[in-house]
Amino acid sequence: MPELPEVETIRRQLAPLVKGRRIVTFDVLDRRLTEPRATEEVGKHTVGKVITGLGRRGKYLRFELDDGGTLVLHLRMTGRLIWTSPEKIDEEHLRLLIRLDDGGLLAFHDMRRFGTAAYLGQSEAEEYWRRFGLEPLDRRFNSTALGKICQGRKRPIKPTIMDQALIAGIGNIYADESLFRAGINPVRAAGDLEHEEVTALCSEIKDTLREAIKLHGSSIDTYADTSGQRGGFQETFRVHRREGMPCPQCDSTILKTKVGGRGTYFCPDCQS
DNA sequence: CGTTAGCCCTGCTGGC
DNA sequence: TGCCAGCAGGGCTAAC
Repeated sequence: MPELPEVETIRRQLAPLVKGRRIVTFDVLDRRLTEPRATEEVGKHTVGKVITGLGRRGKYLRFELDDGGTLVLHLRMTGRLIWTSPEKIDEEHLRLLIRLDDGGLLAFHDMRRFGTAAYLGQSEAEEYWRRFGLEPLDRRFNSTALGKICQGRKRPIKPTIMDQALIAGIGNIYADESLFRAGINPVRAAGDLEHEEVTALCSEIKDTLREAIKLHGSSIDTYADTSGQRGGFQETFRVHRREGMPCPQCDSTILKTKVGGRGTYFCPDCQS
């Protein structure tokens, strides 16, 4: 499932291919993609525009357009963005096809149909992005900032670091892996963490995300990069999706539980 | 205000 | 072997 490292992988691959190109067609094959807006409305604002840059905020991909607007895509659970060609288009679960002025084709596939596409006008953008928290790889996300986020919070640390309004981009995989590396039990109240634990967690979040980006993200189910290749980080999972297997540090059995409504994997001995 | 439960959706898994 | 309930989960909304 695309989280920050997967979306960043896609952004890096796609940026040189789309930058400076004009959008020629914007064909939505599944009207649900643009809800609650009409597909025609999103198409009207994107067709004819030049893509001046490709950015990322949290798990959102932003196509910056030459009118100051932004095309925003979110892959949610099973979305895939594939760089393709007319003779190679895969029709399965195809939701959106963007054609560029140099013949480039970008296909949005999404089995579970949770993915979204939206257009933001220049004036709407600022307010739209205001609801998101710190970028975990930004220098401003440090132990002091994480300490402030945790302070006084009774809710478990795992849903706290997954709350996009506090920190943008961490999902279930990287929350589990970062908490294991920091030796913190995911159900601990955020406000109860010791200063050293906050420091450790901050640095493990950054390391985990950076390593995952290097390996082009994690492919568990359907995730693939823009050329359809799987990521490699799932091979290095220490706890996530490893229920019943031995902890790489202490050999104890990895357990699975539910925290904040999400499947959560942890080592009962290494994470206290 | 902070927190949680339910909804959306479809392919796969596990139990009988 | 075949069937089907249940599970997976990001982000939004409603409810407490």
